[in-house]
Formats: sequence, C-alpha cells, structure tokens
Amino acid sequence: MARIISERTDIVPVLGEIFRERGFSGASLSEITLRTGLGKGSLYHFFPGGKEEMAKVVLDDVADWFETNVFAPLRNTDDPAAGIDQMFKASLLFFRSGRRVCLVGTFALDDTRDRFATAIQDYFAAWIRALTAALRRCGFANRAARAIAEDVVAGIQGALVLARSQDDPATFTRAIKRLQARTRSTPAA
Amino acid sequence: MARIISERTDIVPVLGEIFRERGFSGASLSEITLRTGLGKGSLYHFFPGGKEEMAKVVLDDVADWFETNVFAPLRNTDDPAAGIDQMFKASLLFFRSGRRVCLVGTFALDDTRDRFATAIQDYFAAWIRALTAALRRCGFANRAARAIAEDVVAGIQGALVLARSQDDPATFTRAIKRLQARTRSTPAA
DNA sequence: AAAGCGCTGTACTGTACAGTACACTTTGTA
DNA sequence: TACAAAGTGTACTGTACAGTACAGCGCTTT
Repeated sequence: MARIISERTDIVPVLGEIFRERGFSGASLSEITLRTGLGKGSLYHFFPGGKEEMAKVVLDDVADWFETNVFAPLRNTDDPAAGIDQMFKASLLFFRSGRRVCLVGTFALDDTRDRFATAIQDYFAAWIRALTAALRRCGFANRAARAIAEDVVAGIQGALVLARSQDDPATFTRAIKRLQARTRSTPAA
Repeated sequence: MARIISERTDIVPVLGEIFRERGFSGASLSEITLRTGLGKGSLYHFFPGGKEEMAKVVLDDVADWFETNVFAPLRNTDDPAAGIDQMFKASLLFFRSGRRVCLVGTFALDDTRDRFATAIQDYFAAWIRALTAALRRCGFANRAARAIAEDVVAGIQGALVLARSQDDPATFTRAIKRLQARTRSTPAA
C-alpha cells in the first residue's frame, strides 16, 4: 500500500504554501482542510501530531530540497563557482523571484522559532557553512569567505522581506544579481 | 485630562514588544491585558478598533521613531557621512544588537502585510530613499547609491532573521559592521 | 456636595479554534 | 469473493479567541 507515502508527500507542498502565507499560528486547520481537500479525519490520519507535525514535515521537506538543489552543488569540489551560480539560480526559482517568502525565515522571526529552534538554526548554519567552503575553494581567504557567505544568506532573506513589502519581485532579482557579483570578485583572479 | 494621552502612549511600547514576539495573529488579547496591566474595558476604551488599531498605532510609533532617529539625520546635508553612521548606531540600539526583531519586517512576511500594506511599504521606501540621498551626497553615483542603500536595508533585515535563527547577537553586529564599511568606500575619496 | 466624564472590572456574546471518536467506505491482496 | 488494512466524513469535545455591554469607581470642576 504505497499510497500512504505518495498521498502524504503530495500534500506537503500545499501545507508549505499555507504556512508561508499565514505563518504557523495564522495557519488554521479549516484552511488546511480546504486547500488540501482532505477532511480532518484524513489529516489526523497522516499527521497524528496535528499542526506541529505538519510544520515539522514541511521543514524537513524544505531542508531536503535545499540539500539536493543548493548545498550539494556548493560542495562540488570540481567547479565551486558553478555550484555558487547554481545556488543563486535555485534561489530565484525556489522563492519565485521574491513572490514567495522563505518559510524558515518566517518561522525564525516570531515565537514559532522556539518550537522549531534546531531545524531553523541548522537550515541557515548549513547554508552558510556550504557557501563559505565553496568560496574558499574559489580562492577567498577563510575570513572573507565566511563574511561573504553571511552577507549573501542574510542578503537573500532581507531581499525577500523588501520585495514583499514593496510587492515588487524586481527588488529581489536586483538583490540577487548584486549578491552574485560579490561572490565573483575572486581575489586570486 | 491629559492622562488619556499619557496612558495610551505608555502602553504602545508594550504592545510593540508583544507584536514583535508573537506576530499580529499570534498576539492574543489575553496576553495584551496581562502584559499591559489593562483590562479589556480600558483596552477597548483606548483602542476602540481593537487589535487592528493597536497595531496601527504601534506602526505609526515605529515610523515616528525612525523619522526622528534615522531618516532626519540621513537628510542632514551638512555631514551626510555622520548621518549614515548615526543610522547604524540607531539600528544597533533599536534592534538591541539583533535580540529584537523588526516589527515591520515581521508584518511584511505573512498575510499581515495585506492589512497594513501602505505603512509597511512606506517604512522601507522612506528608509531606502533617505539613505540613497545621503550616499549620493557622499559622492556615490545615483545608481551605486541606490544599490548600496537597498543592500544595506535588506542586509539589516536579513541579519535580524539570521541572528534570531542562530540566537546569536554577534551575527547581527558583524553584519552591521560589514554594511557600514560598504557605505564608506567613497569613490570620490 | 453634586454633577460629569475619564476610566475600569466583570460578566457576557458568539465564533473559530485544534483536536478526538468512530462508524463508514474504499482498496489491495490472497 | 472475502477480508483486513488504509483512508475518510461527520459530529462532537472543550477551549480560547476577539469583541461588547454596562454598571460603577474616583477624580475634577463648579
């Protein structure tokens, strides 16, 4: 009965979208039943832990996506510059050019952070670590690499806030371009 | 009976802290009565519009604070560099070195944005505009000034997300230092 | 002292919430 | 076809929510 797994994973992206739009406390079960098309019975069958379990699964899903599409390419030792470019491309795609907000960032700001502290901490820490390593492989000194990595990850999060506040995706794409340029001014060049 | 005004303004900072910690939908009236020490009767006497009016007043209060402590110094034509330094100093102070989150940023990310769209939009637009003008006065070209201003405002917002996700104020202070350095590399120097 | 107003506490409204219980249907498998 | 397990709809629980109504307190003014 492989259907369990397939149905459950089908719903996760929808849950992600709801949490992104409403935040954790703002996401109501009634909206979840409506948009997933699942009644409470099914919902609690798949997620016995309720809303908290749903959010946890979504966070894991996001972590997996970034592991595959961002962190792994960054760890590619053959062509670190290509890995960094892939990171920016993936970010533009994933955040829909700023039209979509970062779920982890949203959770990080309010008291939802306390519920999912380690998942949130790990997500950003892993991102910065992987990017720092890639930048070092590109020729940046340890300190500079770390500084640029923090700037880039923070810059992306901030650009999402800005783009959404201005309701203007161009704000996001502009920021991405500037951040990307900053990773290319290789000192060894 | 000047007491109305003084009591009401006394409560606004407390309301701000609650909205910062819980977000708009997460801030409950029961917590508001508890932390302000005001019963529902008084609360609805001061804010007949309920939670929505409270948030609006807090947003206005924040806008006023930034107008006085950030935007006005940035507009000082005599010494624009000093205005920019003051901006960073005020930011470190206001955000308590990253221990405190940006209310407007928090509101911007989820659907709360739609309720307070113009206030949120204006806050960031005013900030970027004032900083851009100051950077131009420092000798930056129009385009460069605008780009740096966007980078700095986004960088601060992102640094807040990062600092809170890592539960580490140093992440914020480091980011501020790097952003400040970027406003100082005057091309005309 | 008495009137009027700013202010407050309390008891209440109806609604929406997360979560539970359980009988029921559907589905895969033998 | 039969039967077990997966999955579902419905009705329900109690709680917390935002917001209301209102009587009464105490202060100021006259």
